[in-house]
Amino acid sequence: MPDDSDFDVRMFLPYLLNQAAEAASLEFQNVYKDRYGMLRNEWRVLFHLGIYGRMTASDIGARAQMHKTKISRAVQRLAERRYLVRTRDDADRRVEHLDLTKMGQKVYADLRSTARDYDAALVEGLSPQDAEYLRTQLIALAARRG
Amino acid sequence: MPDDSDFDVRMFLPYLLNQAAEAASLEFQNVYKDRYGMLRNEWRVLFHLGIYGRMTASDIGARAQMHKTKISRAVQRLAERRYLVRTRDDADRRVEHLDLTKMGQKVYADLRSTARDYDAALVEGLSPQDAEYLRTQLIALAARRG
DNA sequence: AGGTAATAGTTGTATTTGTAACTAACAAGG
DNA sequence: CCTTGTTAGTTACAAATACAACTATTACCT
Repeated sequence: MPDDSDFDVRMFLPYLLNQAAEAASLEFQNVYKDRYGMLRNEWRVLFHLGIYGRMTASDIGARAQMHKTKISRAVQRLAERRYLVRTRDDADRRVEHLDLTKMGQKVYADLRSTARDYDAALVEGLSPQDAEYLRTQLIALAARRG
Repeated sequence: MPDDSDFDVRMFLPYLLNQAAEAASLEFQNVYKDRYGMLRNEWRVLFHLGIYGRMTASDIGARAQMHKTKISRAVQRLAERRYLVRTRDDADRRVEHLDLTKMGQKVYADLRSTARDYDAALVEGLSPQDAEYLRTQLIALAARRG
């Protein structure tokens, strides 16, 4: 039986990560929600398409570590709002290619710009090196056996 | 119009935080779920009572930044499972004091011990100083206007 | 005291999510 | 070709969440 009398659960990393993530997401969530009626998963799908251009749902799932049902529903809503279009692959008709529309690209550009400012505010108190280091740590944590 | 052509949304802090938080929570979530049928909010309430002893729902809300409806429902389920007992305050009958039962304390002790091991595995690659620094940054982010 | 506002906590309802089961299309081995 | 297995994506239903409205009790103010 290990001695854990000195372990303070308030310092438990998953807890701290959740608290920080929730707090950090809060304001920006309102941006894409209020401006474009989007949910978080939709914003994620949108920005992946913005970065990478044409992708399939599976591609996005692999990149963003999102479950396919989340993607399916996000794509559905983004298509309804005409932020993206779906194109069936001729060679393999199970596959659907997703492309942002002009409107979708505009939304992406706007949100990316806002995200940039918001991100700058978040790391305001940190040196560029410290901010960079923080991101690196988070990426490493996220990559743990995915 | 600011130049944001150099901003990579994949490095957006709220995104990285969410990815890391999700990955970090994943395994431990199964622990309290499989062993005790608990949800995350219940685990949070439980460990606050484990740390601080007797608290009210409002106290927990203030400490954990949880909305009162989450707490209300978590408390309800914890009470059903006999992990805590509720006692009405005589002086102010709106208030309810919450105390872990013996069983609740055992569950807390077990989960804290498991959390400690799991936490150690998460920061395995980091020096103690780096791990400490990471926690400090996360706390600072979580505290942004709360 | 009497009326208004604040606080503690709960409940109702509409959304959202998670899990599993499903359809459709392709692949591979006999 | 035909069976078996795999992959892409969707759908159904149960569970969880968010937000607002609610009850009950106390506080404040005149």
